[in-house]
This record gives sequence, C-alpha cells and structure tokens, in this order.
Amino acid sequence: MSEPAKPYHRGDLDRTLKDAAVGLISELGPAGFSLREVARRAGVSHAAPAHHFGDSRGLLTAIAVEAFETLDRAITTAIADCLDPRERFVLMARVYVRTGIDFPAHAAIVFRADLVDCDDPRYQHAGLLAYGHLESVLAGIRDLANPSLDVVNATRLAWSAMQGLLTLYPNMERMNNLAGGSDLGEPEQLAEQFATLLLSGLSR
Amino acid sequence: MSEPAKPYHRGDLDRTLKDAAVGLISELGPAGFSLREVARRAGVSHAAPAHHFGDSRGLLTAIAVEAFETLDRAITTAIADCLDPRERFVLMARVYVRTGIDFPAHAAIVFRADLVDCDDPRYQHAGLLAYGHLESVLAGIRDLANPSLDVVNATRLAWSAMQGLLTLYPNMERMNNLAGGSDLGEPEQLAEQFATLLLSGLSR
DNA sequence: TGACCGATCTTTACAACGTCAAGTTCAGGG
DNA sequence: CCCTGAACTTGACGTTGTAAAGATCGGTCA
Repeated sequence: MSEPAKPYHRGDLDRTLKDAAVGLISELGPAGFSLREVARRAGVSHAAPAHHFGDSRGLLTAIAVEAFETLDRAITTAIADCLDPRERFVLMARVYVRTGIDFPAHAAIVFRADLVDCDDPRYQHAGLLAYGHLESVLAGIRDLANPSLDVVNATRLAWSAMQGLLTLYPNMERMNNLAGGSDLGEPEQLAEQFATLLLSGLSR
Repeated sequence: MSEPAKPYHRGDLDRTLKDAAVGLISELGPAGFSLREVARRAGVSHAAPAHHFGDSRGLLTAIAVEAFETLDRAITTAIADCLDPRERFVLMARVYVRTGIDFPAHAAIVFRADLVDCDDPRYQHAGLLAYGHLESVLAGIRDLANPSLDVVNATRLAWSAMQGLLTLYPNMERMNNLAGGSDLGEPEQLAEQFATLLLSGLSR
C-alpha cells in the first residue's frame, strides 16, 4: 500500500549539501537561497542540513571557507611556472577574477558578514592563505622595482581593485551596452589591464 | 467596546517606507530585511508597501536609485571648491567611501542584481550620474599629466578599487587585529592612500 | 448637500521558509 | 542479539512575500 520506506542518504551528505547550495546560489543569488530547497536538491528531508551545519549560517560559512581554499589553490597553480614578481602580479589578478567568475556562489557570499560567520577561525585562516599570496608578490615588486613601496597598503589596494571588478563587472557591461562603447572584453582581460595600470600608475 | 478605528497613514508613506527599509538594512544587513518589518516600523499594515512599490524588489530598486543620487550630490559638493584634477581624484575617493560608510544600507544593495532591478531606466540614469564625475576627473588627469592614459579603463579601475575597499574594509580590520599590525586607520584615510597609490603606480 | 470614484490602506488567506522537538532508522560494538 | 549514539525524518510553530477582496479616504460633479 504505502511507499517503501526511503533509505537514508548514504555517503558524503556534507559534500552533497554544499554542492547543492553552491548550485542554488549560482542560479538565483544569495537572496534565492533556501535551506529547504538545498535539502530538496540533495534528496533529503528539510531538517537534515541542521545536523551537519547547525543552521543556514553554518552551511554558508563552510562554503565561504571553501571559497578561500579554492582561490588559494587556483593562485598556487597559476604562478607555479613564473618567477618575475610583476608577471606574477598580473597572473594573480587574472586568476582572482577568473575564480570569481567560475564560482559565482563563492564570490557572492565570502564577504557577506550578514550570511557568514567571519569570526570563525577556519574562515580567517583560509582567508589569510589567499591574502598571503598577494602580499608576498607585492613584497617582491618592492624589492625588485620600488624600495619605497608601502607593501601592506599596496596589497589592500590590489585586493580591493580585483574584488571591486568582480562586483561591478555586470554594471560595467550594462553601461557599456547603453553607451554603445566598444566591447568591454572578458573580465580577465580587464583584470590584466587593471594590473598593468596599477603597476604603472595613473598620472605621470 | 472595540478599539477606535485606526486612521490611515497620512503624509508621505513612500518616504516613510524607504527610510524604514534603509534603517532596517543598516542594522541587520540585506539578509535581515523583510517587507513586513518595514511596514511594522512605518506603522502601517504589512501589505501597504505593495501599493507603493509593487514588491520588495521595487522598494529596493527605489532605494538603490537614491543611493546613486546621494553619492552624486556628495561628490558634487565635495569637489566644488577644487580645480586640480589630481586633488579632485583624491577627494572623490574619500567621499565615495565616506558615503558608503554613512549609508551602509545603500552600499549593501546598489550592486545586488538579485535584489534590485538593474535594468530599470531610473537606476541606470542615476548610476551614470555618479560614474560621470569619476570619468571626467580622469580625463582631466590625462590632459594634465598623462596623455597616453586610457581614461575609460582608468575610471573602471578607480571605481573598482573604491567599491572593493568598501566591501573588504571589515575583513581588513579583522585581519589587522588578528595579525596585530599597526592601526588600520579610518576608511577615508585608506581611500586617500589608495588614490595616491593609483596616481603614482606600484612599481617604478 | 450628497452620492460616487479612484487611490490608499487593511484584512484575510495561502504556500514557503527557518528552526526546534520528538520520533525513526541505521551501523557497529558489547 | 540487543543496545547505543549518530544520521536522518516527521511534525509543528511562528514568520515571511504576495495576491485578492474589503474598507476608507479626499476630491469632484450633480
């Protein structure tokens, strides 16, 4: 008569839930995210996620940590075959925005303090991983080409420029279509131009 | 017996609702926003907002438009007494982040395509207002100091850097406290240093 | 004056949401 | 074989966004 009892989810539900959440946010944005829909996509009951992540903030925090780790790995492999600090800088700019484009859900939530627990030590540790790459590259640029460079602030500037590009790119595209300007180019090309401009400066 | 019939809301409910929404988002972030709570704070029924803005997206879009207009006014007054393009550039950097800090709700939603209708013509028009200031300043810098400057991309870079600073500042503070570095300084000071670095370049 | 009208606001209703509490099913060790 | 803790489900409660229908307002025309 009744349906056969559905077996429990087997395997790495933790992983399955994170993937489902990332997929959902990629499609609908953070505002379209819901724990119940995540559970539905993972094929489990609506309360299952709570046993793995506590609440929705727990799940999103776990994803934010993976966002940093993904970026860290992407940077590491990207600069592996390159030694010149300035070339590395350009490479890192490219891979930062490429990663943001490839993982829109990651980019949409990593810096959202209202969704993610930014005081979680795993979050902070993973964040420092990615940040460290950028800082050491800028230290290299200082040693090579500009002894008076303020490495810390230069790092913050470069980071801000790339993050800003990620959030503003859609608007830049819209404005460009509206004004009928020449093609905007891929985000990566823009990132490369940004990096070059950063290196050489706006005036003089 | 029964309560006296509560009179209808009089006056500019449109304004009241926007203010309530801005207050709510300022306190709780976009994720803490709810139409019903907005109505509650405005002292009207939970369905009243629909008659002014359609749905929640309509309300947030209206606020995003005001965000651009506020920024436009802030920039206009800030650079009124200054003619040198490079000084203007630094001034605009300061006022951009100051406005973002003063109106956190505005900054939190303006570029959120999942919350706001970025194709609304009023949104696009208001956005161009603010963008125009930056571009003309950079054209001034080109004419004054660097004939080969790519004004359009330089504008995009400066804009990205300031927007990135706004979204990353809380994280920078956290990292700085963690690493025990020297004080980070106010966002405006950071914006000024960014602007100076942008003008002079990172290497050479 | 008085009746009517469109705009403004309220009330009611419904499905979906997050989270808590209690129940059920599972794998593994005694 | 049973027992136990972990994994998962079920059920319930209060809250949300939005649609539909009812109430009330200021103004207008007879």
